[in-house]
Amino acid sequence: MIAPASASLPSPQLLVELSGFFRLLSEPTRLQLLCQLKHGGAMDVASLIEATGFSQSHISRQLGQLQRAGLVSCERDGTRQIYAVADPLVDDLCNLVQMRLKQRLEQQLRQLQGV
Amino acid sequence: MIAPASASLPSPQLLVELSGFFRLLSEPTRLQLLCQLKHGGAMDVASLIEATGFSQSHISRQLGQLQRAGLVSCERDGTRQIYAVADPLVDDLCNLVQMRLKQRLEQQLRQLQGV
DNA sequence: AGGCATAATGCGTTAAGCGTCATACAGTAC
DNA sequence: GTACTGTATGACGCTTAACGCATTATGCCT
Repeated sequence: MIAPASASLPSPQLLVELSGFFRLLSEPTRLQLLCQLKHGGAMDVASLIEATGFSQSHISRQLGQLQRAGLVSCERDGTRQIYAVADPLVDDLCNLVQMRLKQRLEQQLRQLQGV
Repeated sequence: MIAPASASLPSPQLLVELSGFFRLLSEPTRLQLLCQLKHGGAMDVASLIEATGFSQSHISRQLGQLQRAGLVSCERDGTRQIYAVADPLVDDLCNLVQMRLKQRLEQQLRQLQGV
């Protein structure tokens, strides 16, 4: 028999940490950086600036947040900093949510069609 | 013609939708409501107010956001609104992130202990 | 050393969202 | 109908974080 996962309620601290993690993914800029790094492999900051169109300071700050959370790693190459995705979890989460969004839209479409 | 090289990159619209979903989970209050509903099953607003300690208006607003996103459903019972979790995805996401947080802390612990 | 590139950090402005108070709305009982 | 309960919403202050500009730090040259 499978336990009904009678998970006790999460502690306030865990709630804060979970929400803090999700908050990292709640900005399109940061998500875009993560997707760009996953797509293009390791990239330096200048490439990410060009790919996103944001200012240098903004990109640097967002990368800093992602790095402190362990989602990206960076190493020097001369004067450049090369960033790369350090955790595949984000990609899994995005895929799950994307499937969910798609299913929800399909359901709404069926309702409009009166099925 | 649109370059096919960026085919695997998510569109700006998708980025906004993904980040919007994660934003829902970026507030401890909403996360707490979802966990409470998962733990206690269907609950009315008054019970959720008592469980969280927030004001009635605040809880009502957060429930409204969760409902519009399809994460919770509600039905009337007299004057009361009974809310319930409508999508198991949030629970899966939280479990994934929680495992990740745990692994990261264990790793940091090992580093402090000198491997 | 100085000069040049790349990236990080103070600082200010601005927008978005939380959270509460007061009010309006929906439903029931009388 | 009025009175009462339970919930949603408008208005508002406040905190936080995005975003850019200017500056500073860091590392390669010659």
